[in-house]
Amino acid sequence: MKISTKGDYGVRALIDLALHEGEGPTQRAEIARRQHIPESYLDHLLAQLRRDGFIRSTRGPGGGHELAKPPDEICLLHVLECLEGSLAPLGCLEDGSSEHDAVCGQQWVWREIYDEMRDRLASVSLAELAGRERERKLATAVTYNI
Amino acid sequence: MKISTKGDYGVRALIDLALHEGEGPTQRAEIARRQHIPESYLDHLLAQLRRDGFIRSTRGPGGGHELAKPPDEICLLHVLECLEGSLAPLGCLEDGSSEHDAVCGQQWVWREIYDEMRDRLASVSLAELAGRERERKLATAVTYNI
DNA sequence: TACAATGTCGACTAAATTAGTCGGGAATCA
DNA sequence: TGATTCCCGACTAATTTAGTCGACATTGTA
Repeated sequence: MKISTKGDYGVRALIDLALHEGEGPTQRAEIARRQHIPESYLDHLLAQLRRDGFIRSTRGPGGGHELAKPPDEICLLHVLECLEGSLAPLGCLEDGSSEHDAVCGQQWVWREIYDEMRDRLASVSLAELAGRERERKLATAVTYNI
Repeated sequence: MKISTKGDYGVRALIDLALHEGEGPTQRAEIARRQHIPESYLDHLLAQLRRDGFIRSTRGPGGGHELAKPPDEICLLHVLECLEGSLAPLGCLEDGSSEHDAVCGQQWVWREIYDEMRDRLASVSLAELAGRERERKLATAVTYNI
């Protein structure tokens, strides 16, 4: 019932890009270092994010990765679904599932929960995530200064 | 991000017991047959449910399993947590987690979602699940009769 | 008492998923 | 041309899930 490291790492990578928007492409190694993600694993996640149009990458010296859209046009739901596949808590709730009418006594509750969850995740943008992250870092810094 | 077969099977087993309440102990083989669950696997789930006080079992001929409490005093949340462990979508949201303040930019959204989810699951009783199941079977039967 | 029906328990195995690593290639810039 | 960076697919390791199996304990009944 957990989201995997893909979702976790991938979202953190995007937040990292959002925090450094306008500074030109950010290199994979840089993201990996700042976010404590194995670089060769991050590679796969960035590839997936690019295929789905969240980022744009350039090769060669000075190359790297950038957001392909403004951060407020990217929502958490789409990012997670890109990285994790469907977030449905039961197989029978998945889009193309053949088990829609399967013997599954819990289906109706989970459908409610799943719908609410998706609504909420869709309402959170990368801009908001990055904003909170900025605040958090600020708060931490202030604490250190006391 | 799925609940596993343990949760699915276990809940179905309990619904089965609720539907046959008052008819004396139900045998493992009987539940397995009706719910299409491998019997030797169901064994483990019943053991877990018994340890956590949801069912009571008796051995010997005529033995079997019964609910240990009235179905309206058993809620879906507790049953699922018994079978699946924590339902937290992120490790850092788990009760005894040491990562509560980890670098995890999504934590705040997921905490909201997790809380709502738990509330909803806690509000659904085995009695309600069994009731819906009765209706569903009735509806199916009527459809056949048209 | 013996035996059959049942649950109890733990060790074992198999399959699937997750979490990576690695190496060779392609594009780009100086 | 060579260094830097992304791109991609094949491979491996670790973990979790989903079981199976066999020996044993308990209980009702003939």
